[in-house]
Amino acid sequence: MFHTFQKYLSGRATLTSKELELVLSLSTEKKIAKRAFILREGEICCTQTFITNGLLRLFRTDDKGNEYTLRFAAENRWISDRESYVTGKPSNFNIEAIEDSGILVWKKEAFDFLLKELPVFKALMKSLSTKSQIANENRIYASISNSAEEKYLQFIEKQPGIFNRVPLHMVASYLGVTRETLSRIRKQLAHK
Amino acid sequence: MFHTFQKYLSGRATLTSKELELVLSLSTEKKIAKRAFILREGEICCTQTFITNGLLRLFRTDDKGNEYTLRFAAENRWISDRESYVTGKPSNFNIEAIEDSGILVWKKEAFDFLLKELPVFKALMKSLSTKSQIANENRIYASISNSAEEKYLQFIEKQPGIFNRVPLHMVASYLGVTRETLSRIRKQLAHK
DNA sequence: CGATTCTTTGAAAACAGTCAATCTGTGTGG
DNA sequence: CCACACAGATTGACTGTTTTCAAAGAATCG
Repeated sequence: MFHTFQKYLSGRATLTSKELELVLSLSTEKKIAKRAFILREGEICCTQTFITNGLLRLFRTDDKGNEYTLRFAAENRWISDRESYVTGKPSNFNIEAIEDSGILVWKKEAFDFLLKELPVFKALMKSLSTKSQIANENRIYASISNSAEEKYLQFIEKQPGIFNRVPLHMVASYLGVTRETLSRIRKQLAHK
Repeated sequence: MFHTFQKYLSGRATLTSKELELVLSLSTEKKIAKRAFILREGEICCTQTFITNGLLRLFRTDDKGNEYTLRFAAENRWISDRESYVTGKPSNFNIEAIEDSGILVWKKEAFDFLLKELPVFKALMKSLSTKSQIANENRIYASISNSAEEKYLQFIEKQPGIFNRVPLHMVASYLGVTRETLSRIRKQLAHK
């Protein structure tokens, strides 16, 4: 698992081996079984998580029990509830493993320390944050401008490595339609 | 116009009067007539804009001529197309004044200079960026979990100073429904 | 006033949600 | 190794919501 992260980092930031070691030394390695949670609604999200293998999702449940998936994250991605992490308030979200997964976890204090000590690391995080912001803006645009079918096609196109690893009802909950509707959309698409 | 910005800044960042002067000295003051554009699709967004008075919106037009409003921004807010600003690529968006407005504009180089020279200014910008990111994530959640009516009510609640200054069809284009639908939703709500 | 922009309304069609039932595949315990 | 349970996917019938198109009614501004 360290290896994956090491490869990830070395491709994006120039760190000395000592610095890399520092980053790794502050992390905790964990294995997460399918269906296990690493964050539950009501808890405070005080960690940053890097996924070395597997697949997780960030989702929320409303009063009626409906689930809404905010995003999926597979190997070589980071995941956390940014709002709770930044504000220190209880999270409204859950993070759940969709597959058996391996993760590296940093506590907030450790992560802040790294950001302070390693400008290159900080720059990487900033660039990721900017990218995710742009992606979010594009998703908002998609959500107001596209039909459900278009959203589905776009999802497949933009996250080709994800859609076939995820149960359909979770994709539906990501797109904001019911599973039945998505099932019908797929059927139609198959006829073309 | 300088005054508004000065007040804005002093409420959020502790700058010496010299530093404040530096910030102001690098800005350009502009008046924008209603319906005028400060960014057009295809242009590169190479400025940061602070709104001292009035109201602008960031929107996009699709192939069929439909408009989609990504966001509104009134006095004491910043506006730009982040994607184009960051990447240096032509923008997909337009920024248009909804009311006669006053703005302060910084070119990217000048703005970067300020970020480099004034840590407090940089911290402010970072905090704004974090807030907007959280707001975007909440908007994504709203877009997949709420009905059109709920989205409208939430919009009114979250942006009370905006909705009554904006034509209804623009609100519709922000919520992702047609103007006719929004008009009907309002009618229903009025009956309650 | 006349032109333009903005909002509302009606009717029909397209689309999506709900509920209930069924079908499929997977994995677990006996 | 089979049977059963369970999670997931699909289908049908029905209901409700939203879009589309066309027209007409306010409001605003020069």
